[in-house]
Amino acid sequence: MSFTNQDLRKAGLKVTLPRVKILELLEKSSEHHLSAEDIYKTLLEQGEDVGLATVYRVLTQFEAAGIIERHQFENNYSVFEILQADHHDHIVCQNCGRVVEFTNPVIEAEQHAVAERLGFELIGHSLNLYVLCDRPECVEARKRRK
Amino acid sequence: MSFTNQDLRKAGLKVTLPRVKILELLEKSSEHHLSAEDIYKTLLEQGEDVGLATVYRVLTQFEAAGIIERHQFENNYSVFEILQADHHDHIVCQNCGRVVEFTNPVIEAEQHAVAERLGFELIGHSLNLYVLCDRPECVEARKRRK
DNA sequence: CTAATTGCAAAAGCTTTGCAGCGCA
DNA sequence: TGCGCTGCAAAGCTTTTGCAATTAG
Repeated sequence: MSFTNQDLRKAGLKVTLPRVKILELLEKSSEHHLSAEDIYKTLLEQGEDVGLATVYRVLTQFEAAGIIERHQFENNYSVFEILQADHHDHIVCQNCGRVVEFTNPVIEAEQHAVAERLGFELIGHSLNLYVLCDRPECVEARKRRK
Repeated sequence: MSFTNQDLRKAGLKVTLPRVKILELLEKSSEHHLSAEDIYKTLLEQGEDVGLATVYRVLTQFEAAGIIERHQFENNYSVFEILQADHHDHIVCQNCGRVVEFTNPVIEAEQHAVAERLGFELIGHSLNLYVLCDRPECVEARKRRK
C-alpha cells in the first residue's frame, strides 16, 4: 500500500509541508517503525522547520484517517508505522529496540475465537514477543554490559 | 499463590507498613488489576499516610522480586497484579477499563514456535485483546456518549 | 478570503529522583 | 544504633493544548 497526497485530501487534511514530509518519511524509512521523536529529529536534520507538537498532531490525524498505526510497547515506547495490507504482530528486542514483524494465522484465529467465546466485541488486539535478538552488534552489546 | 511477610524478607525488603499494606491490597482487592494511582487513593482512603512515590518504589521492588507483574496497556494505562501460578493474557475494555484474564494454550504454543522458528530468544510476551465489554453499566455509558 | 494549520511555549499526565528525617532489625 | 525506607517536593519524559501568526484552497 502506498499513500499519496490524494489520500490526505480524501481524509479532509490539507496538503501541507509537514504532512507530506512525515508521510514520506514513514513510507521510505528503512526502519519501518518510527517514534515521534525519531521523525522530529530526522526532519530537523533534513533542515525542515517543524515543531514536535506538529509531528504529534499529524501522527494523530494520520492514525484517525487510517493511514498509520500506533504501537505502544512496554517501557512507554511508542512507534508509528504505515498501515500494511496485511495485519501483523511484532517481535521487539528488549536490548536494542529492533522490531521484526510476523504473522500467524493460528494465533489470529484463536484470538477471535477467545473473544467470541467470552461474548466480547473485539475491536483491536496487540501481541508482542519480547526477545533478545540475534544481531551481532546486539549480542556484543549485551556481553559488554555484563 | 499467596505472598507473606516472609516473602518480603526473602527478597531483601524490610517489612514496612507501606509494603505490607500494598501487598495486602493487591492480594485482597476484588479488582485484580490495580494502577499505582488506584493503590495510592485506596490507601489514603484507609487513612494510611503514604506517598505516591513510595507506591511506585514499592511496586517496582515487588516486580523485581517476582511478586507482582506490571502490564502496560494502550493509552498509557499501567496496572499491577499479584503473580499467579498460571500465565494468562488480558482482555481490556476500551470503554471502561475493565480487565478480564484468559489463557489459551494454542496461542501460547504458537508464540514459542514463532520465536524459535525465527531464531530469537523469547524472554517475554504480551497479548491484549481490546474489546467493548458487556457489563450493563458500560453498555449504557457508551450509549450516552453517542 | 478564511478556516485550517503551524511553531512556540506552557501545561499536563505519569513516573522517577534528591534529600532530610524516621523506623525496622 | 545504622542503614534502609519514607514522605515531600522537584524534576524528567512523553504527549497535549493555547495562542497568535501563517498558509492552503
